This record gives sequence, C-alpha cells and structure tokens, in this order.
Amino acid sequence: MKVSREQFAENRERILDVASTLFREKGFDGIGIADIMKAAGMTHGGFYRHFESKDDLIDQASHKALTRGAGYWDRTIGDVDNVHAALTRLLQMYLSEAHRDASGKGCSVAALGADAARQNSTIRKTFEHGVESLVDKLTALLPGRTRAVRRRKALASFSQMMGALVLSRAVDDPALSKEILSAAMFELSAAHGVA
Amino acid sequence: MKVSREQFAENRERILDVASTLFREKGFDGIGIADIMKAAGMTHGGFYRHFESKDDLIDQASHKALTRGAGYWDRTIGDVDNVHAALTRLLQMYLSEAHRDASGKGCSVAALGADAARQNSTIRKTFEHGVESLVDKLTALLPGRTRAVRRRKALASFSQMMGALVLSRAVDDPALSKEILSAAMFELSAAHGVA
DNA sequence: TGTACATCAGTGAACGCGCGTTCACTGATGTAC
DNA sequence: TGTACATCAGTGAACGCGCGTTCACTGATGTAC
Repeated sequence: MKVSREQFAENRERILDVASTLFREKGFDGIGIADIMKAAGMTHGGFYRHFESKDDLIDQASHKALTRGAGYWDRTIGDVDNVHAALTRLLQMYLSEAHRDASGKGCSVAALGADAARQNSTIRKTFEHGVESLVDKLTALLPGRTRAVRRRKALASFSQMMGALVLSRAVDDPALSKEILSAAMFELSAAHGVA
Repeated sequence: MKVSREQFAENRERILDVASTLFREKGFDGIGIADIMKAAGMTHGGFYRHFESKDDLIDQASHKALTRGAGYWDRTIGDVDNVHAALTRLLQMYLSEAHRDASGKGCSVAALGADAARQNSTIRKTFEHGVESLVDKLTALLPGRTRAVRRRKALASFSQMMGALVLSRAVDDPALSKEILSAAMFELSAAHGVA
C-alpha cells in the first residue's frame, strides 16, 4: 500500500533515527536491516525504496546523528557570553555517567569511531565532517593566543573526551568507570583554566 | 590426525595470535571462525578442540594481545633511569603513523575498546585488567606529588592517547589524521613537561 | 625396547539460522482529464 | 469537482550466502604391557 509523500518522508526519518540509535548501541555489524525496519514499525522489504544498501543507510544515519550531535553541543554551550561556563557545561555533559549509559543517543564518534575506521571512504568522510564540526565548536571555546593554538588544543581535548568515554564504557568495574570520567573532567578543566 | 602435545599448544597460540590480529583489524563481528582457522593454517572443524565458543576465543585472544601490549610498553619504556626520555619514547610510539596504520598489531584498547563495551562482563573484565596494567605503567612515568595525582593524570592521558589514535583512524583525510596525532603528541608532552 | 591399542587433534560435510538483497504483488496516492 | 488510472511505498516470500556450532570419521600420538 502506497503512502503519502509526507508519510514516506516521515518513515525515512524514523528509519534513520532508529538505525543510528541501534548502530550506536550494537555497532554497524551488530544489527541487521530486518531488525531496524521492525523497530521503525515496518517490514524489511520496503527498505530498498528508501536506501540503496546497508552502507548507504550507515552513511546517512551517521550523517544525521552527527548533525544532531552538533546541534546538541550548540544547545549545551548556549549563550557564548561566558566561555568558561559554556566549556564547563559541555565537559560535564560529555563526561557524565548519563552520557556513558546512553550510547544509543550519545556521541556517534565515541560509539562508532573504531567501526567507522573499517568502513568505506564515503562513510569515513561523513565522520570526518562530523568531527570537524565538533572540533570547530571546541576551538571557539578554548583559550589560546592564535587560532592554530586553540585548534590544536581542541583536537587534543576532543580526543581526550572521546577516549575517556570509550574507556569508561569498556571496563566492567563501575568505580573504575567513574574514576576515568572524573579524571578526564579534572584534567581537562585544569588544562583550560576552568577548574 | 592427532598431533603432538607440543604441536597442539603451538596451534593454539597461532590461533590466538591470528585471531587477535584479525579482530583488531575487522572487529569481533567482522571476522568469522572459519576465516580465522584458515589464516592459522587449519580447517574450522578443529576449532572446538581449543575453545568453548567464539566468545571464549574473543576473551583469550584479547587477554593475550593485551598482555603482549603491556610487554611492548615495557620494552619501549626501557630503563627507568630517565623517566622523561621513557615517556617521550612511549608517546612517540603510541601516537605514530606506523601505529595508526598497523591496527592489527597495535593497541587492542584503541582497536576494540568500543567493541568490548558491547561484550559480556568476562570480556569487559579482561579489557579492564589490560587497561589497569597500561595505566599503572603510565602512572610510574608521570610527574605528580602523590600517587593519586599521578594515577589521575595517567587515566586522563591514556584516554587522550587512545582517543587520538581512534580519531586518527576514523577520518579520511591523511592531513587531518596526522594533525590529530601531532596535536595529542604536543599537548601531552607540554602537559607533562617533556616538550 | 617393542607391540597393541585407546585417545583425541584435526578434517570436512552438515545443521539451523540470520544476513543483505530481490521480487511479484497489493492497494492507497496523486495525477490527467 | 468528480472519475479513471498510472505510480509506487510497503508486504512477505524467497534468493544465495556465510555464520557459529556439531558430528562421524581418520590416523598419528602416546600409554600400557
């Protein structure tokens, strides 16, 4: 049964949202198209009316999730009149236990960065643009005399934030997991003078 | 055809080595038992004489790779009489393009940390012990008045090293990839006074 | 030290299952008149 | 504005394939005498 153009567009967005959540939770290889379509409330047969292949879905779902992530950073940063407060809010959000425990709704780079490294160059470019977008926002928040200095700090800081999140999810002991997040929060705050 | 006890033990170690390399290159879900056994020079049927299940192989291969990784860190650090030089050597090794391009022989935490987060708690504990081991070595190298301060720096620094490696592999542009490694190298050196 | 035999590591066919993808079909949508 | 019909989004069966795992079999190993 054909559906309206609006319904078609809605269905497509729902597939993208459900897919990006399940990919982040289970990895690109850990969830299949049939399960994604079922979670979106449809059967698997209609998938190819929306996407060319699973790789195409991976690319488009990642693009949407990374774009939404950048929007979430913007809202977390809020008014830029107080850069110190904005940076603190961003670090507290990113390095929170809530973020660690909600991988399906959290940072795609942390959840899928290692997976992305094994995908084709189209998907790697999508992640690259997502990373550039987040690094740009960090660059604007960090102290430093020149833009080059701030960008260098931003690249290193994002590596640290993302690495700490990955590490906090990889270990089994909740105390160690929390210790990793706290250590990264402390060192990042100290390094940028917002302690 | 039965093989000797020595041959059996050799075969087992070869399976573990081949598996840990292929897991790091392709992810736990990206490589199958038949292909692992073929790469080890055998057929898939004999697999279950050595391991209970694929999860068992994942756990044991990860354990061996993490232990070898700790040994490689020890050899890189070398004599502990010059802590500054040792730390510089470790950072240069870990954040090198060679390490980035040899994921199959490199750090298991960077290659499989996100995958590990999705595995059972036995495997997560194996990764946890591997992380603790590397963090202990870093703790001994970093400056700081108390052991708690050095450990906090070690956790945050390992997060940064691992995150930078993951990020450098996830992006498509070689220039950006190099920039990420260089930024992490610079900031880590500066933070610990070995610049 | 030599022989007879139980053990068991490795082989390769086979199992059920889930994967990504294709396709004939259905029936609501939306266009042409 | 109403009607006739072409379009095509979604359904569900089916495709070949590779997965993890099992199993009957083979024949070298290593033990018992």
